[in-house]
Amino acid sequence: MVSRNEINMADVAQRAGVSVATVSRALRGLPGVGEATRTRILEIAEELAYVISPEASRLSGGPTRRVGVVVPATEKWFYGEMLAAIERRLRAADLDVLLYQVSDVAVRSRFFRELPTRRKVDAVVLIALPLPQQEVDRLDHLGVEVVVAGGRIRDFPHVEVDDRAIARTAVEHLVGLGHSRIAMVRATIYGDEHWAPDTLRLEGYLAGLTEAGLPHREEYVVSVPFTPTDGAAAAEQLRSLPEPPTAILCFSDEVAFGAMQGLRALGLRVPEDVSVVGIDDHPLAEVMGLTTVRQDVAAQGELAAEMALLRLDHRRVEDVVLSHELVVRSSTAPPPERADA
Amino acid sequence: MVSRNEINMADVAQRAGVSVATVSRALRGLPGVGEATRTRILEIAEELAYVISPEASRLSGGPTRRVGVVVPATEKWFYGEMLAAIERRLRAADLDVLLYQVSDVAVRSRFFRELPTRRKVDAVVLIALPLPQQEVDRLDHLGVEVVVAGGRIRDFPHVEVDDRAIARTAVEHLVGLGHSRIAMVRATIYGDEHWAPDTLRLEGYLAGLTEAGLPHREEYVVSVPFTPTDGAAAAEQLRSLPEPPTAILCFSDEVAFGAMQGLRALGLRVPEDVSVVGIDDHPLAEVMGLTTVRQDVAAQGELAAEMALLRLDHRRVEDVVLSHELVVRSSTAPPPERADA
DNA sequence: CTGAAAGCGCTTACAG
DNA sequence: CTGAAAGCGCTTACAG
Repeated sequence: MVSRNEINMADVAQRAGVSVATVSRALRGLPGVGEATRTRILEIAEELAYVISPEASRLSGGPTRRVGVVVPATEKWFYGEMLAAIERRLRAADLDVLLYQVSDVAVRSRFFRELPTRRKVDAVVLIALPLPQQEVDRLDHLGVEVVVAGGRIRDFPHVEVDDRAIARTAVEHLVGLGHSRIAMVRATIYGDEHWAPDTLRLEGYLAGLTEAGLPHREEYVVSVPFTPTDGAAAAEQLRSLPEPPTAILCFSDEVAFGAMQGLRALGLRVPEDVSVVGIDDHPLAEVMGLTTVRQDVAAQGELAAEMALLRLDHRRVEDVVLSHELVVRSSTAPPPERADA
Repeated sequence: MVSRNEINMADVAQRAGVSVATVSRALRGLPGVGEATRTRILEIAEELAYVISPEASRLSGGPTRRVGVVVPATEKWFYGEMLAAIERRLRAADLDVLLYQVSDVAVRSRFFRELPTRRKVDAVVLIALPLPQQEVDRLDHLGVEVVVAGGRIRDFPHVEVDDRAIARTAVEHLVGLGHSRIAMVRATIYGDEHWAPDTLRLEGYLAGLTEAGLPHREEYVVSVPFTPTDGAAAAEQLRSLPEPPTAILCFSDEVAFGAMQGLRALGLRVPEDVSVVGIDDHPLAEVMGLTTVRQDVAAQGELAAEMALLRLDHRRVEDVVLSHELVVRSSTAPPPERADA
């Protein structure tokens, strides 16, 4: 028994000269309270700066009014942007966000083993991350709604973009400029794992080449962690090939920024010597002049949050595939004459 | 009364043939439980995948085991990085993070008016944001520990860097290279508010000029929202002056990236024609070749979280000022001959 | 070392 | 429209 000297519903009830049951109903806007009574109770609660104890409320039957958001790493622009949108939407619905960061494989496996969100949230929004089947299946023990943002995980309701089409769009742009030697920098996370968006973008890249009648060259596909520094290293590696590519499609803009600078460090000009294309439309893409395929990250987060809200309301939801858009800037141009073999 | 068909402590007690009191003690590692009894209880709880109801636990006297983290915007690198570190440290102590994003003035004033963390958390970590005195004082009604990361707010325990010294270091570097026309791009947030780090950096910049015997030129200080695009605009504005600066100190690396690209778009070379210095050491700074003053953002977050943990343990804490470091790369060089008057 | 019982602060049938 | 009372699932003195 701990004295918390917080103001309780009983205090409000006493001041209002009614029972706690009536205060409870009045404060939550439930029917069955006289208008005058309700007004008086609301005034007193306001005056006393009373807030309902979430614990007691929950214990006696209410929802937690909390949603767990699982994100790989908030310091990455993509995830930070998505988290921002999710938080905003949930906050607007007066739900609290419980943040779970799953930044490496050890934390991930611990998360799915222990499921720390249990008994704490009404729903979980998962920002897409690579998940072994065994960990995916643990989600069934969560006992709450699960929705996925920025990809798909099993059959949970999800919001995504068409990653295959995105990569294909980028390749088509490069082919249209006359490129035939097009490389791709893939990205890994958690050491060397590829997640769905990466695999799908690879497929789109290969499909784009096939469509243009171009060969697949194994040496034109490299995988690196998705940081600018690794993007630069990947570009240097690609340019050291006997027959180097004249265009590079990067998994994301952040990788592409690194690639552009890596090429310049090599004394190459972008786009005159090598073209670079990213994916995202990162806030820096415009000033960097990066040609990219834009996706609306915030909208994905907002819609996923919206889906979670609908599910909490026992409503049906439909999966969403958001559109994308090629944004041509100054990092792409026709290949140099002599490189056209 | 809602049936949640969750497993309760009573179920565990029944299976173990003991009272709930004993289960409660055993699970929390409290003394006064026989070793054999404890082991059996732990096994049964494990087998049943039982987790203590946080609500019930809290209601009967325990802490919430939640910490509120208030952040201006998770999509900004600085805040995302700091949030990541805070979450990691709190998670390691088995505390949950309740995320509050205060992305504009309306949300901010609502946050401080309603204090939505009340009765929900044991402590609050505030990532420094500009706060009117009236809103600062509202924090006293929170009833829990408050610590501040990345700046200071009134007399709350805090972790910060020496923003004055950081800016002065940058100016000294430029002066050392021979620059005498040094501009500064300040940053605003929430429309046109300046927060403490910005004001302190301005002071450091002015102190650096004074120290070098250089005049303060009003037209050399411009304020923009802290985005790359606005950084580019600021650089263009500065270069349009009758006597343009030969070096630009930017509030942050993100602003500096924009400035560099803005200058290049004007046909100017960095650093041959204009030097640019940032602050942070953003992940892109290396590939961009940006000279900057590095601060350890993650360490600030981690230490602030640590401080909150200590305060929850009723321990004393000391404010921390972390060190910074000039990182010279290729965006700074002596001023061009002809510009030296 | 262990248990019975009160109490935490609400919500919700059930009565009136 | 309103209230008395049970119950949510724990923790913690208090006894033994």
